[in-house]
Amino acid sequence: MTLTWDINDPQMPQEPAHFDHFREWPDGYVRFIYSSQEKKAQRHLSGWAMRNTNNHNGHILKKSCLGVVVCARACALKDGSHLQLRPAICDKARLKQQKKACPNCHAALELVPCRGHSGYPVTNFWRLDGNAIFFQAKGVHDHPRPESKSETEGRRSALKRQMASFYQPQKRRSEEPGARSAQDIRGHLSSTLAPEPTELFDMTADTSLSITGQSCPSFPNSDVHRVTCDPPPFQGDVILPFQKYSNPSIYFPGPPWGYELASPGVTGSSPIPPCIKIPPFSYGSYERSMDFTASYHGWKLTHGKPSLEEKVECGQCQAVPTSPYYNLELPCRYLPVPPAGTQAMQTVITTTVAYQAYQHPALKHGDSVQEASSLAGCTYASENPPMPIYPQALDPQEGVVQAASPSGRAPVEVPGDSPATRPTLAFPHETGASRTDGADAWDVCLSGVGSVMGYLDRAGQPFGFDNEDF
DNA sequence: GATTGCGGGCCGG
DNA sequence: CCGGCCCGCAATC
Repeated sequence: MTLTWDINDPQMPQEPAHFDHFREWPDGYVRFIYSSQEKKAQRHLSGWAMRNTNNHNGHILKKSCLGVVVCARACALKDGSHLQLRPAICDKARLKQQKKACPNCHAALELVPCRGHSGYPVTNFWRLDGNAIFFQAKGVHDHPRPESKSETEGRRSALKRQMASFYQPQKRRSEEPGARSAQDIRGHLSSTLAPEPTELFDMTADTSLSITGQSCPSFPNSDVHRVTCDPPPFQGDVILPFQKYSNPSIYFPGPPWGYELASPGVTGSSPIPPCIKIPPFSYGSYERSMDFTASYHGWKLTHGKPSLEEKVECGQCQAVPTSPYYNLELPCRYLPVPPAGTQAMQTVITTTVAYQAYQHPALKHGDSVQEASSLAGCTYASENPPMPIYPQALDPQEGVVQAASPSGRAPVEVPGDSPATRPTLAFPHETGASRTDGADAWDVCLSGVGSVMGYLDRAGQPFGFDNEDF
C-alpha cells in the first residue's frame, strides 16, 4: 500500500485500514497514521525536541526541531559518548539552559540547530481527522538525537530527589552558627546572585553527573546496545534518513537523503551501503567564531557496528540510528587537513558543506515524496549549489537516478518540492542502479575514507540503536 | 518553572 | 501566498 495523502490535503483518507505504531524518533520524509486513541500521538510527542510553530492553520499542528545541546568542547563522557542534551522547548528556558556549562567538563554548551530541511529545521505536522492522527515529517535531522523527553524528565526528577537529600543535611548544618560549608555558600549564591562562577555548580547539579555523586545519567546515545526498531510503515512510503549497515558508517546529514521503501520488507532485505553524515560547515572553514556557525564545529563522525542480532531484530524496522553521528573532539579544528586519499570523501564533503553554507533558498528537497518518486543510487551535484547525496528508493524496477539537469528529472513528477527539481548529477556515473549497485556506488563514494574513519574510529562513539516503542 | 498549544504579527522569497 | 519565526497568552503539570 502506498501513501496517497499529504498533510495539507483538503480531505484526508477516511477510516484508514490500519494505524502505525507510534514512532518516537521519526526522521526523514515520513508519514504515519496513528490511532486517535494513541496517547503519545494525542500529545504530539517526539523524541526530538520539537517546538510549536505557528503555521496559521488551526487544523494542522506544526512543530519544528530545535536541534540538540552539546558540549562546545565535545568532551567524552565516561562511556565515551558525548553529551547530547535536550534543548528546552521554551525560548526563555532554552536561553537559560545555554548559559549553563557542560556538566561533564564545564565547558560551554552549544545549541546545535537543526537544519535538516532545506537548511531549516525539520518540521513535523500533526493533524487529527476522524479516528486518525496523521503525522508527516519533512527533513532529515542533521544532528544527534537529544535526550528523549522521558530521559530528561527522569533526570530532572532524579536531580530533585538528589538535591533534596543534599540540601537537607546542609540546611541543618547551616543553621548552626558559622557552620556554612563552601557548598552551602555556592548553593546560596547560585540561588540568589547567580553570578557566572556559580553556574557551574548550578549546571552540574542540574544534570546530576558524577560530581553530584550520582551515576551517569542516561544520555540518549550512551546505551549503545539499544535497538531502534520502528515497525515498518504500512504505507511503505517512507524515505529513511539512512539505513542500518553491515559496515561501520558515517553519513551525510545535511540535505535529506535516504532510502525510500518500496515496501516495508525492503528495509531489512539488503545491506545498505554506508553513508556519510557530517555536519554542515564542518570541513568548510576552520575559523572558530562564537556566532552560530560555531555550533557546526566540533562535530565528529562516529560510527559503530550493530550486532548481528540487532540487525536481525531490525530487519523490519525503520532503523533510525540514534546517533550515527558525530560529536567529537573538534574534528574540524583538529583535522585541519583531510588525510591523503580522501578525495572521494572530500568531494562529498565539500559539496555538502558548500550546499549547507550556501543554503540556496530556492533549493528544496523532496517533501511529499510520493510512491512515484522512486529514486535509485546516489546523486550529487557537480555545480553550485552542490547537490546532496540521495541514496533513495531503490526499487530495481523503478529505480532511476536523478538526471543531471532539470530537464532530466525523475520520470514521475513529485508533488511539492522534490530533489528531482534540483540539478543533479548521477553518481558515481550510472543510471538505473539497483540496490546492489547503489551499495557499490557507495563503496566508491566512500573509498579512501579509511584514514578519516580511522580517526573517527578512535574518536567516534559507537553506532547506537535505540529502542523504539512498539 | 517548564511545557504545550494557540494565534497575532512581521519578514523575506 | 507561503514558510519561518518571534512574541504573548493561557492552560496544565
